[in-house]
Amino acid sequence: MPPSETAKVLIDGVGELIFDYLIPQGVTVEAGYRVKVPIQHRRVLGTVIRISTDESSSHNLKPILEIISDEPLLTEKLLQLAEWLSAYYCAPLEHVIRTMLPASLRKERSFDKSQKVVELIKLPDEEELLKLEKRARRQHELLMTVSNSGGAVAQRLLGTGVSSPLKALVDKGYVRVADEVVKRDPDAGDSFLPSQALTLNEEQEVALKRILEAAQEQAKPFLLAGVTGSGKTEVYLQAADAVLRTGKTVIILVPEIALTPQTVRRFKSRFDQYNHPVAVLHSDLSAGERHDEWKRLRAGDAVVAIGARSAVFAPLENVGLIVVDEEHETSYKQESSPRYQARDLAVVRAHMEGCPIVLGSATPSLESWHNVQRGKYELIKIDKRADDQSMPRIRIIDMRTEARKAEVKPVIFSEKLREAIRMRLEIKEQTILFLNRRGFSRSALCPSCGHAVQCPHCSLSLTYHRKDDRMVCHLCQYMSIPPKKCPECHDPSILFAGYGTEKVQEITQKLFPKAKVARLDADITRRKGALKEALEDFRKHKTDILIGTQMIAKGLHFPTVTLVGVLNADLSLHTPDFRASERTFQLLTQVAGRSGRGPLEGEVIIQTFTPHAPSIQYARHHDYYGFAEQEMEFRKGFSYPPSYHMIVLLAASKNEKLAQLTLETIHTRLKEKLPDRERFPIILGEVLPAPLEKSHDEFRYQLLLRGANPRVTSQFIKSVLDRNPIPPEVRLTCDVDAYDMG
DNA sequence: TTCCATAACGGA
DNA sequence: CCGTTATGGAAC
Repeated sequence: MPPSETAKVLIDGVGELIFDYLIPQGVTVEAGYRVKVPIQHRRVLGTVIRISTDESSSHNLKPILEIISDEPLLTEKLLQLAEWLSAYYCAPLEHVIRTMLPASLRKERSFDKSQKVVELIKLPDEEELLKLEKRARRQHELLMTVSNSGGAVAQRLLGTGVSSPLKALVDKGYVRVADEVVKRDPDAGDSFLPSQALTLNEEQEVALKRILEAAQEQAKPFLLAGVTGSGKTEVYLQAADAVLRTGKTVIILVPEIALTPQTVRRFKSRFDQYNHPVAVLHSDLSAGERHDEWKRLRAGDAVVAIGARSAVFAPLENVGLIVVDEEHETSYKQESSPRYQARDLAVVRAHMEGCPIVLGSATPSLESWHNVQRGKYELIKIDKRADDQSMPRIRIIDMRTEARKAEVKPVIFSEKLREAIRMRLEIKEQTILFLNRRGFSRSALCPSCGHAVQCPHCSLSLTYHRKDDRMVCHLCQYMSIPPKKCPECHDPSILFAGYGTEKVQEITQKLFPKAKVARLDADITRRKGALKEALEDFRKHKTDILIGTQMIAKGLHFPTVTLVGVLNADLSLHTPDFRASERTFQLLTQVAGRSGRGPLEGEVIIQTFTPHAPSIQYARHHDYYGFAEQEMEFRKGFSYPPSYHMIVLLAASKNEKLAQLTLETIHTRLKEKLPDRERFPIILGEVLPAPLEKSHDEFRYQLLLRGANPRVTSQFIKSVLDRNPIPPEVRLTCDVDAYDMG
């Protein structure tokens, strides 16, 4: 009996089904191939995760039916990464693999885009040709076109009404029609401005040198902490270029790529210039585009992968550098299973690939900062702006005094801010106004009974949207007609409190009737391409004042913006979350960094009701290190991350009691099985209603765990969850290194 | 996930 | 007694 190999196959679909199959004689399969296998009486698809030659178990096995992919879709290293992710983030391996592979590749049939191509087989002799010219002019014409264009032409280029003459030619054996695979180009029609390599200043030069040295040794991950406008991107570009020249490949992660077309364009044009083909991976691609970009990377036809979160799984081999831009961005955390942190995963992948990794930010996450302090990461600082521009001047306006002297409330513009905008309009410079809340009025609040109109499906106040004259739930999109009187006490004087970007736009336009005012938020960008247009208009100075939420805070580079106004800095500060201060500091610093990026000096005006909050004061002085130091003290004092890792267990169900009971059962089991306190400190919290108690008609309870060692903590939770089945009416999620508390 | 064995139930 | 339905473990 010849030694037979077996394959461990992970079956598609929910549940963790992994079975062994016999590899039929003469068939080559490796880990990473997609296969069709029998299971009971069905045939299902799956992924080979391991090959073994263990003969003892190879008798009663069923054989693999068919190999679906023509190559391993996942490399050894990516499979290794998948297993790591699955263990660390308590996520089923099947979810992980599903996330790593584009949906199109998991299907059985090919997803390649093809076109019909007419190919010349042979030209008829002179006599026959003459005959055709007289008796069948269309056939002759077609034949000549094909012949003149080198023997092959895409059928769609031949015009309409070609089918019958073409068929005649095919029947006579002069031409044949074949399918040819064509690659879709997600940026077709986009012209790229060529982007020349810039001269680096001294600090940038040092950073670049250090990163390139690391390519030679097994170095620690780098944290590149460079102030806004310090030219971090130029350092990435030059480092990447140097690595690509050695024949290696590069992965570049950017946050929410759709929001930063600028960054992508800049990277792409630079690499195009040096003939390093780039593939782009992000959520806005169509299934077909994603498929093609992925294949180009897999085949080595593209050597640079740029993308959001999921680009950390780019199927590149021989990776020589990974860059994580704006590493503090929370969009690197996936908020559905598998709930991975792409930045952290990138560090793991770099380690597996044995290549350097650069995490860059003007406001590094405390997690990364913590890793610098305990010697796990190496810090590279850039403290000056690239062209030696000065940092923008930041002024804090105390809105309490503004509110006291105002007659109409709420006060949206302080006098100082209004005056600053007026002046910018006069000298034709641009202004960005930032407010972290969309919509018109925040909520409908009754002045007599205090009732706020809530979403019937979620525990959240509805927001009034003027454009559609509707109350909207920002969570589940529920809409209702605005109340004419209070639904509780029927007082007709119900008023709309608070304000959002939509109202700010209206007020701004009233205040400055001649100014061109535009707004950019999630409501605007719902239309595809709207973001690009709005940014383009602003760049061309068709817009004087741009009002926006989060999305205008980050990474945008507009040299003629000299004023940034933050309308209400307190919005992010007063959320019930231990990261509120960090988020506020980051937001203010990033927004402020949009000002004065050209030769003109920038100014920033921050309006707040809590002017002495540390995050506001440190942001004002551009002092990241001071902020990090005091914030770390606070986090340590409460055993919050980053000194401890936080894991959130959440039970959600339409049945409130059941959600609570399920989680309480888990809580009891966890308590019983808690590992050795000395060696593996784990702080087990209590079962409490989640901050968002109800969402989409489901009641939510949560349980927080904090552990010094995340892998031990995950392992511990997994072992308890595996032994305690969850009722089907309850959804239980486990979020390791959670950002969102519920 | 789907399949199948077995148990539990209920109508006559 | 037998057919229908619920439950749970196994599938390679």
